[in-house]
Amino acid sequence: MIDRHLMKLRARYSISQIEEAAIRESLTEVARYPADHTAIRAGEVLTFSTLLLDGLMTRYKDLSDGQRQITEIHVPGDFADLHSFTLKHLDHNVMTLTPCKIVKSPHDRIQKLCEEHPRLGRIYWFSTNLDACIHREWEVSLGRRSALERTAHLLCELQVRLGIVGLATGNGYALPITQADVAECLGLTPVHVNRVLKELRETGLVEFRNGRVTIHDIEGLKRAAEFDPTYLYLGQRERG
Amino acid sequence: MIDRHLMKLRARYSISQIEEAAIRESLTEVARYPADHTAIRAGEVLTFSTLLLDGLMTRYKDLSDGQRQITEIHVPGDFADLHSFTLKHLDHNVMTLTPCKIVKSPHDRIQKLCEEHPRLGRIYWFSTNLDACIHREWEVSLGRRSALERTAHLLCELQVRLGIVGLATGNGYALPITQADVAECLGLTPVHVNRVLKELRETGLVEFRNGRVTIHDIEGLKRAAEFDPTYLYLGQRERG
DNA sequence: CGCTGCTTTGAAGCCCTTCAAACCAGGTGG
DNA sequence: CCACCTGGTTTGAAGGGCTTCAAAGCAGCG
Repeated sequence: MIDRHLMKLRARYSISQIEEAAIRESLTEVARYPADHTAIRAGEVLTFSTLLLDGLMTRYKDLSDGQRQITEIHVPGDFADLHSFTLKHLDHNVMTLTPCKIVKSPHDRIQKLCEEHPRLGRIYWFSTNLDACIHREWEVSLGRRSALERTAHLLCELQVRLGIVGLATGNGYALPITQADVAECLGLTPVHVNRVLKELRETGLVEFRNGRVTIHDIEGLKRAAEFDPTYLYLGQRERG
Repeated sequence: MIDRHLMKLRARYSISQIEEAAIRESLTEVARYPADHTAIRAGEVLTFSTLLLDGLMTRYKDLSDGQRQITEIHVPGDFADLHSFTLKHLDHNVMTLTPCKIVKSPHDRIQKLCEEHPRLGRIYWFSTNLDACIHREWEVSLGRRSALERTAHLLCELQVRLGIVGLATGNGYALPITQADVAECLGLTPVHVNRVLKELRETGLVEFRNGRVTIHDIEGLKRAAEFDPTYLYLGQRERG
C-alpha cells in the first residue's frame, strides 16, 4: 500500500525492514477523496498528516480577488502535509486535483516513530525540507523564468518525481489535470498556458493532451527549462 | 549573544533555562563576514549550520544568464541554513547583504541537542518549516501579486520579522540593502522597483531611503499588500 | 574633485493579460 | 440517436505592466 512512499524514501536513504515496519505502524485510516476536494483548510487544527497513496494533490493559497497560487504538486508517495506535524495548522489549503487515496498518520504516532527511530525522524525532517527545496525552485521559476521555461521546468520536475515512484517513463506520464491547474502552478493565465503548450508541442519537445504528458525530446525539454534535478536530492545520501 | 535567536524562538515557544543552556552549548565558533560575501555555496558538503547574529543574509539561486532570484531574506536570530542539518549540502547559495556576525552550530552538536532535548528537536524542525512557509508566501507574491503589492508585502514581512527580534518599531527599521537586492527578491528589475518605491512614497505609505524603511501608514501598507501575518506563526504554540 | 555605485527618469517595446468567442469532446435526456 | 449542455481547449485582437535601453543625477569616498 505504501510502496510508493517507500520508493520515494529509498531513492534517498536505505530503509531497513524494521524501519519499514515502524512506518507501517504509524499509519491508520485510509480514505478516498473525489477530485477538487479540499482535504485541509488553512488554519484548522490538525492531529494527523496525510500520506498520498494515489492521485494528485496540491498545496495552494487563495487571494481575495479569487486568484489562486498552487505552491506545490504532490505525487503518490508524498506526504501532503508532514509539516503539519510541527506546524499544527497550515498556512495554506490542500486539495485533490484528481480522485485520491490517502492514509492518515496521527501526529502522536509520528512522534513515537521519531523517538523510537531517530534516524527516521531525521529522514522525515529531511522530507519536509525537500518540500522547501521544491518551493525554492518554484520561486526561481515564478520570479525569473519565462512562461515557456516555467512550463517546461514543471513538466521536467514531474517527470522526475513521478519516475521515482514508478509512475513515469522516459516517454511521459499521466497528468490528468487541466490547463487551468497548470496556470495556477505557474502564475500564468490559462490562455497563455495554452499558447505555451502549443509552442512546446509545435517545437517537438513535449505534448500535454488528454491528461497525459508525452515527452518527445527529453534533452531538448530539459535544455529549454534549464532543468537541473539537483534540488530533488536524488541518490543515496549515506551508507547503511 | 544569541538573544535574538531566543527572542525568535520565544515568540512561538517557551524555552526553559535548561533548554537555553543546551542551545548555547551547541554553538561554537563566531565569525564575521563582509557584505556581499558568499558564505555557503550550493553543493558544498556542510558539517555545521550558520546562525545569524547580526546583519542580513539571503538564500539565492543564480541562472545561467546571470539573473538571480533571492528566495528568502534572513534577519538576526535566524539560522541561515538549519536545513543543511538534514540536507548536508544546499540547493542554493547563501550570501551576506550587509556585514554579518554569525555563530556556527556543528551538525553533530545539533544532533546531540535533538536527542537529549526532543522538544527542541521539534522546535528546530518547526523552524525549518517556518522557512518553507515564507517560501510559499513568496511564491504567492511572485506568481500572483503585482509589483506594488509584492513590494509592500516584503516590507510588511520584514517589519514583523525584524520586530520579533527587537529590530523594528511601528515606524520602520534599518534595511541597508540596495534596490537591486529588493528586485532580486521580488522577481523584478531594479528600474521597476525604483518606480514602485516612488509610488509607495508618493502615496504616503512607506519610504525606503538611505538603507532605512520608514512606514508612514502601516495599515495602508498592509492593505496594499493584502498582508496577513498568519504564515509567520506568531504567538505561543503550546502550554508549558 | 573625479571616480564609483546607487538611484532616478524617459522612451520604446515586448511578454503576458484581458476580453471575447469559437471549437471540441463527453455525458445526458428527450 | 441526436440535440443539448457543460467543462475544457483553442484562437484572435487589443491593452497594459513590466522590461529594456539609455542617460542623467546624486552621495560617499579616496
